[in-house]
Amino acid sequence: APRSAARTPLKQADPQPGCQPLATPPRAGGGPPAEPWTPTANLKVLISAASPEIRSREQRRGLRPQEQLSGDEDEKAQPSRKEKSLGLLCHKFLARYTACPGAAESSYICLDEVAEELNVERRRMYDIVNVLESLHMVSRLAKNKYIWHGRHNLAKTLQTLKKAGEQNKYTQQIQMIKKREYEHEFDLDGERNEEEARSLVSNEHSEMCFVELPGMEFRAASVNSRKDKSLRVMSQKFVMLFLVSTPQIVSLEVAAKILIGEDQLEDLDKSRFKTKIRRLYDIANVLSSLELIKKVHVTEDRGRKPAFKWTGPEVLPNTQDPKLETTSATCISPISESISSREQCSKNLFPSRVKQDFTRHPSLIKLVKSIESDRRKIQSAPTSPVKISTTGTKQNLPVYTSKMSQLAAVAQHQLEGTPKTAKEMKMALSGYALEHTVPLPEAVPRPHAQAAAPSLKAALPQPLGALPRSHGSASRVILPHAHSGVSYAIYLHPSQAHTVTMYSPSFMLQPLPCANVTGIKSINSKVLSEITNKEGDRHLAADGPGKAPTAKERAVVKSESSSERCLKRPQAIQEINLIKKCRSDEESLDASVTFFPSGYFIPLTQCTHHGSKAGLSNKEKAGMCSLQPTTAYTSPAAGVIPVTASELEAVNIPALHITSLNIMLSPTSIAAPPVLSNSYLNSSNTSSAQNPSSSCLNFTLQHVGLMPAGMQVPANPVLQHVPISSKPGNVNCSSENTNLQEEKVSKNILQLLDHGVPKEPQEPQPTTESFFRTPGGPNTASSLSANSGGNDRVSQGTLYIPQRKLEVSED
DNA sequence: CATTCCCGCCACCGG
DNA sequence: CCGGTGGCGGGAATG
Repeated sequence: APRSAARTPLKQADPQPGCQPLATPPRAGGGPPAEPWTPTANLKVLISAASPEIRSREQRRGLRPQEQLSGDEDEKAQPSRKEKSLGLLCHKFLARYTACPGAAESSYICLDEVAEELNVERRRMYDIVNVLESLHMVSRLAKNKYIWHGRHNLAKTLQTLKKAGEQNKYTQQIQMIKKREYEHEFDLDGERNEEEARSLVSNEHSEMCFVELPGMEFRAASVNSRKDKSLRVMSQKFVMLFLVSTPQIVSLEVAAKILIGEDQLEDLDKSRFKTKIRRLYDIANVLSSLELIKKVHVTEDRGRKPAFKWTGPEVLPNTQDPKLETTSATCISPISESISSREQCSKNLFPSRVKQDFTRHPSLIKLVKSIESDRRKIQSAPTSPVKISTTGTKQNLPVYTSKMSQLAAVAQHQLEGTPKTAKEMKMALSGYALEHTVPLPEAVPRPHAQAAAPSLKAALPQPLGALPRSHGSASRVILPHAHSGVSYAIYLHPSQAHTVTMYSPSFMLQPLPCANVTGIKSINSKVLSEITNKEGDRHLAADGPGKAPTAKERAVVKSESSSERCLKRPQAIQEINLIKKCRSDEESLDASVTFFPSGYFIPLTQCTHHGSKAGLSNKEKAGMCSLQPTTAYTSPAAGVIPVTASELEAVNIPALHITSLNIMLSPTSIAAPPVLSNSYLNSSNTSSAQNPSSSCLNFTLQHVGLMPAGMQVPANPVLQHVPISSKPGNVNCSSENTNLQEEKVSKNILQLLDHGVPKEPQEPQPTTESFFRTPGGPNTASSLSANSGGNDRVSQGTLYIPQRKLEVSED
C-alpha cells in the first residue's frame, strides 16, 4: 500500500482541446492542420494512421458524455490512447528538431515550450528527453533546456555502449537467463544446486552508471542534476543488450531481468519486474520512434513473448580513417578527476544487496580530483595555456570550448531525417555515414585528424584519449574510445567510485557471439553475414558468428596488421615497472584483484578466490571512508598486477593505462581477436593442463569479467597458478587505499613523468602479436565446436542452451 | 483475460 | 520553500 490510491478519477483536468484555449496554447486552433513543422512529418502521420478506426470509435464514445461542445467541427477528437502514446509524441518531438537543416535555434530545446506545443504534460517530455539523452542525442543545458544534437554522436555512442555491454558480460548474462529458464521449464526442478552456483557466479550486473561522450560531458556543475537515475541508465543498458546479442533481438522479459539485479529471487519481485517492464515499454517506444528498434514477437517453445529487434545502424567497431597516428596513442595527460568523496549516493536504484559483493573495476579511471576546478576556468579561456597534452586526442579542445560552440555547431548538422521509406538500408548507412561524413561541428576545433583509426576493429584497443575533464561529483571513468580517440566517460555510481582500475582495452575481448556454442540459432545469420560483407571485411571479426576457423583467421590477420601500429609495448612495460617501484609493495597484491581492466563489478569471489567475505567488508568501508588521507601512498598504480611484467605481456595485458595517473599507454597492442578469446575459454575447461601463461590468461579473463569465474574455470586451481598475491587479506584494502591515495599518487606520477618517464612513446612494438602466436597459447582454440554438443552443465565455459526454435514474427 | 502503457501523485533535489 | 525532475505503480485502453 505504498501510495494510496488517492488516485482521483478526475482524469481530465484537461488541457483539452475541446475547450477553449485557456492559455493560448500555441497551437490554438491548430488541430487539424497537421503540424506544418516538419518535413518529416509524414512519418508521424503514418504512424498515427495506424489505427484510425479505433480512434474514431473511441472518439465518439468520448464525446457523448458531456458534450456540448461539439460545436465545432473539429473533431479533434479525443484522444484515443494511441494518439497520446509516447511513441507518437516522440515522433512529433523528433520531427521538430530533426529536420531542420541549419537552424541553429532549433537546437535548443525548451521543455516547456515543446510540451505546450505538443500539448502534453511536462512529465512526458522527461520521458522522451531522458532516453534521448541516454543516446546523447540531446544534452541538458540548464534548467528547462536541452540542446539537440541529433544523430551526430549516435555512432559513437553506440560503439561506446556496445563496449560497455561487452564489458558487462551482458552476453553471458543473457545466456544465463535463458538457460535458467530452460531449466525451469524442462527440468522439472532438477538441479537447484546449479542454480545457486550460478547465481553466485554470475550476476554482475553491474553498475549503474551513465556512459557519456566526451564532447558533451559537461553538465555544468550546477546544472547537472540528479544523479543519473534509472531511465537514462536503463535506456543505455537496454541498448547495450541489443548491441551485444547476436541475433539482435531482445525480449522484454530478459531485458527486465538483466536490468534488475536479477540476482534476487524471483518470486517476490513480481512487482519490481512489472515496473521494470513498464519502464521498458516507455523506453522502447522512444527507441522505436528513433527507428532504432522495432517490436517483434519471439516465439519460443513457451509461447510468444514480446521482444524488440534492433534496426538501428550496425555498430561497427571502428572506423577508419587511417590517419591517425599522430596522436599516437599515447598520451599523457593530466587528468584529474574528482571523485566526490562524499558519496552522494542516496539510494540506488537497483537495490541489490549483492552489489556489495562486487568490486568495481572500472575501465579506466581516474579519480583524482582537484584539477577540476581548473578545468572550469579553462573553459572560460578557450585558448587556455593549459597544455593538456592530450596529445593524441584532440578532443580536449572541444571540451572546453564548451558547449556553446558545440551547440552552435551541432545545430547545424542535423541530418538525419531519414524519412521512413528508405528505411533500413538507409538507416544503416545513414547512421554510419552520417557519423563519418558529417564533419563535426565546425565550431569545435578538432585538432587534426581523429585519432587514428585503428584498423582493427572494435576489438582493438583504442588509443586512449585524453581525459575528460572532470566535473563534479560524479565520478567518472573514462573509456578510451575507439576511433577518434575520443574518450568516453562513464559515470559510476558513487559508491563504487573508489575503486580504481586500469583499463586495458585489450581486454575487451568480445564475447562474440557464441551462437554456435550456445546452440541458439541465429535467425539472421544471413543478415549478419550480409552486413558483414557490406561493411567490408573490416569489422567483421567482431560480429560474425561465423565459424571459428574463419574468424580466427581473420583475427589473426588483424592482429598482425594492427601490430604495426601498435604501441610501444616496451615503453609501457617500462612505465609499469616504474610505477611498481614507486608504489609500495604491499598493495600490489590486492591491486591485482581489485583492479583489472574491465570496468564494472566483478564479484569478489572471483577475485579472491574464496575469500570474498573479507572483501565485502572492506568494500563497504571503503565507501565510507572515502577519503582519508592515507599515509601510504604507494602507488596507485594499483592497477598493476603483481604479475611480472613478462607475464603480463604474456597475458597480453600489456597496455596498462594508468589512468589515475594520467599516464596512459595505449593498449594498442592487443587486439585480441574475439574469437580467440572465446575459444580460449572453452579450451580452458577442457584441457586441464595449461601452461602458465594460459592460466594467467584465464585469471585475467575472469577478472575482467569475461569469464564468470565460476563458470568458466572448472577448477579453482587455475587461480592458484596465477602468480598473484597469495595473501588473502590484502584484497580488501586495496580498494580503499586506492581511493585514498589517488590524489597523491597522481601527483607522484606526474612527478615521475617529469623526470624520466618517456612521454611519448611512439615506437611501435612488436609485442602482442607474439603472444598470440605463442604455442600453447590461446590460439589453440579447439574448442568451440567441441563443447557445443554436450549439454551438460559441466562444460562451464559454455552454457548450453537448448536449441529452441525461435521465431521472430514481425508485427 | 493479457498486453501495453498513460496518467499523474508525490518524493526528491538543487536553487 | 519552491518549482523542476522523474520514480513508480494503478488501472484504463487495447489486443
